[in-house]
Amino acid sequence: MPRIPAENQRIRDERTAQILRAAAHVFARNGLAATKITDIGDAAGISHGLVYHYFDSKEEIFRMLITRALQGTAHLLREARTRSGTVTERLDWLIRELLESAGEGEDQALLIQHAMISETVPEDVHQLVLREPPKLLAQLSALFREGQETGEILPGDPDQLAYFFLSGIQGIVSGRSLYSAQNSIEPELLLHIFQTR
Amino acid sequence: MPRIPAENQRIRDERTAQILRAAAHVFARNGLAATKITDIGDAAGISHGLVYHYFDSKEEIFRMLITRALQGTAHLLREARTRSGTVTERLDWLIRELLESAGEGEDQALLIQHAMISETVPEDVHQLVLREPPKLLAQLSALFREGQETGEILPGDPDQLAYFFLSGIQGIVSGRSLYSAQNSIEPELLLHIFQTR
DNA sequence: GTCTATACGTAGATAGAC
DNA sequence: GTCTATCTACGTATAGAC
Repeated sequence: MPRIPAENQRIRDERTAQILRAAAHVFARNGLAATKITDIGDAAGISHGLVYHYFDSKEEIFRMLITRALQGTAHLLREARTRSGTVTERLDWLIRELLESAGEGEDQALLIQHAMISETVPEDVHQLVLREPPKLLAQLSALFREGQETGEILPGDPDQLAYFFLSGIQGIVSGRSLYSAQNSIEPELLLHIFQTR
Repeated sequence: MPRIPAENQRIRDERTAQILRAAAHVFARNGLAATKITDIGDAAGISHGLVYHYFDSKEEIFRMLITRALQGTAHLLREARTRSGTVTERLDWLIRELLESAGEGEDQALLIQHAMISETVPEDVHQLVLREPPKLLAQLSALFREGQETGEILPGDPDQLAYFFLSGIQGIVSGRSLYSAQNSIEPELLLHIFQTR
């Protein structure tokens, strides 16, 4: 019976994805420092030794997850900035995308939060959370400015509005895993807050 | 030469305060798990052994800081809820109090953030961050409701408005130590966002 | 590919000297 | 009151067996 490299590759890919999923969940709740490789292994249903077979270190896993989370958010904001429709329609779409990613969204929000407020992350991850969020804000700020020109969005420094908007959503989504999901916010209300009326 | 208990007590109090101040700064930037007792000692300019002379453990220091931070916030919200003036005036006052506590405020916001998103904190601390914030929100929610009755505050579920308001401020104040202070928000704009117009 | 046993480093906490 | 030396526990990472 010959080797089946394709099969091995499939196993590798599955395991990798499985470990990343488990790690996202654990990191989101415990942060980088408090998470033990064993915890990730346990969450993935494998031994801690096997985790090292797929990743070089705890930090590498964390780095990969943060990179993904930031890219995901960047994609949403770029899409909201460039898709068709009125600013109101696009903002409404964005709000729902950000709010309604149940489960996975909470982990991502918490991951980014951990990376942002902890200076104990690997240097390159720290650079990432320093450089990327301002770019995200720039996209959102541009959307807000556009809305102000059409009279859809309330006046005021769009940078500041965008910052407050994202901070609020970030806090709300993160908070949902800690407090009951009821402690969220209706998309309509959130949209209404930033609209002229 | 007789002992001077009063003098000893003064030294004790000073050291305790000094350690707490240093610890707040370090915990705010690294979180509980990533902070070593040595780091706290270094920041306070004393040996790690001396820290143990004043506190039983890392967790005890963290617990004390979180308790204080929550109490401080609770005090501000209660004050805003009960002081005299229109809702607009009181909300303006609250916003300035929350935003303008330069330096120390950043540490407190970050500390609370760490405690909220980390399940690796001591059990009693976790219970604290589970139980207290809802109380804080209730105060703020009541203020918003009052403002809606007088027509000063925009309509919509006051609980949700309060939650978004606090999340946004929390994120902004925390973010100031990571990004430049310019990435803040003008109190007037923040107030304006929640006003009827 | 997967697990278990082990080596190594480091952080929490204590004890004893000054 | 303060520091340094020390004990101990535990987590990272590796090596080797299956």
